[in-house]
Amino acid sequence: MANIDLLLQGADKVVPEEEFRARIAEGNPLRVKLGMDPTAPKVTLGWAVVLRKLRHFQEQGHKAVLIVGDFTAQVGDPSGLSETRKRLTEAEVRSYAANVLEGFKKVLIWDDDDLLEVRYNSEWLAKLDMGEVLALTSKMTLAQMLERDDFSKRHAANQPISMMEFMYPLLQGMDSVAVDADIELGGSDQLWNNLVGRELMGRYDKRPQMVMTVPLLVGTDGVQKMSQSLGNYIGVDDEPADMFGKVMSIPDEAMEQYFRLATGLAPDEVDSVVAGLADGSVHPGDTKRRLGREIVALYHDVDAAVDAEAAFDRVFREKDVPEEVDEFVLPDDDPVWLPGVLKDAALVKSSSEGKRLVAQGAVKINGEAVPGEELTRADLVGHVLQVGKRRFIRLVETA
RNA sequence: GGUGGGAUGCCCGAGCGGACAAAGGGAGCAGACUGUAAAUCUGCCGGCACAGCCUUCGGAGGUUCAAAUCCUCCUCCCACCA
Repeated sequence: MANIDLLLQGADKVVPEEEFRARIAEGNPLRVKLGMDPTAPKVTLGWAVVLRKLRHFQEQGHKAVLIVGDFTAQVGDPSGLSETRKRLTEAEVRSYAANVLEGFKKVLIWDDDDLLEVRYNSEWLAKLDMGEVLALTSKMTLAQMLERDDFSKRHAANQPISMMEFMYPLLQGMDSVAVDADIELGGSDQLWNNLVGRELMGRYDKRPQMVMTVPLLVGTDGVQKMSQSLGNYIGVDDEPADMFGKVMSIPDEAMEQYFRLATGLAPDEVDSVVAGLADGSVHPGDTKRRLGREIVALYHDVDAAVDAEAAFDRVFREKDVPEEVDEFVLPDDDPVWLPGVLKDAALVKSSSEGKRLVAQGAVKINGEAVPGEELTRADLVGHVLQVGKRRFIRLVETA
């Protein structure tokens, strides 16, 4: 089948690739596992990379098996240095899971039971008794655990590694055992974890799963991987204007990666964009705008993309006020003390910050920097109060 | 079980009796500039109607005119030895 090329397109690693080619050539539908711990409520464009890959499999008749890690999320994965992630409550996990699945719907084929199966890992993990847990731990050795790069680095650096962190890959592997995965997808940072699943399946007398990883998308800072805890993410359910703006905020150097991983453009199209940038025949600003439109169109539609770009120009190029601005009712005072208003309107965190921003000329009424902390009501009512470039509020007399 | 080291602001990390709301870096925010919410440069970066006051340096007490800094106990972490 020629479709193998599409499945492999954009993949980082496929282990083992020969087996993969053979299994696809057989033509039987595969069970394609993707695990997700609902520890945060959003689906980011980083997630979308692997989701879009999963969709490719669906489009060729393979079944997406989504594992919602409701059990593992509640235990709380402390991986990532000293961060002792707070334990999530059952209610939080459930609500995050619902949000995340909602985001998944934007990318995956959702209404066909032959192409989608959603499972919660508490179904099997919560039932394990101590004997079974011990049996599980007997299947892996410390040396195998220390093969994982971040474990060995932390161990070498005398940084703590909790026993529970060792359990995590095992539990994820049990998911594969439980659902009889043929192949597991994940970000490239999951390669080792997913290979534990392959290893474990063999030890439980199952046909070991294959593993495919996709590259990680950098966040809007252009340096670290996109993640909600770092705040450098673009969510698939972000509003069009916000989504467009966030794309415009990525460093120029990150554009190629975004074109490749976050848009639907074919690889050769991306190549020509990249070549154009390199020889100066296309403008980087225009290119980033195109990137923004492509991404907004993917998760909203083309009209929304055009509108988002127009709104961006209005605010940032023409330094005008957006068309739609929330209203805020002024307090009764006259004159009005602006730092207090800024705080009450949640444009700033504290009145101290408000004072500083006024002093820095960052607070504007109708585009004019305010001269001091106090203004008369007459100067304010009906006007737009602005902080920085992107925080606006319209002041009104009454609600 | 023993010995030694450590816990500092969103994160990393200096400080080890007064000059500490606490160096430096990162993140964040703002201003200038720009094709941009890129880059770069500059400033800000605990709170309070603020030239003053209040609350912060793991927790609780104590010494002192004065404590992030010294003492006591507690909690947690790390290393080495067993």
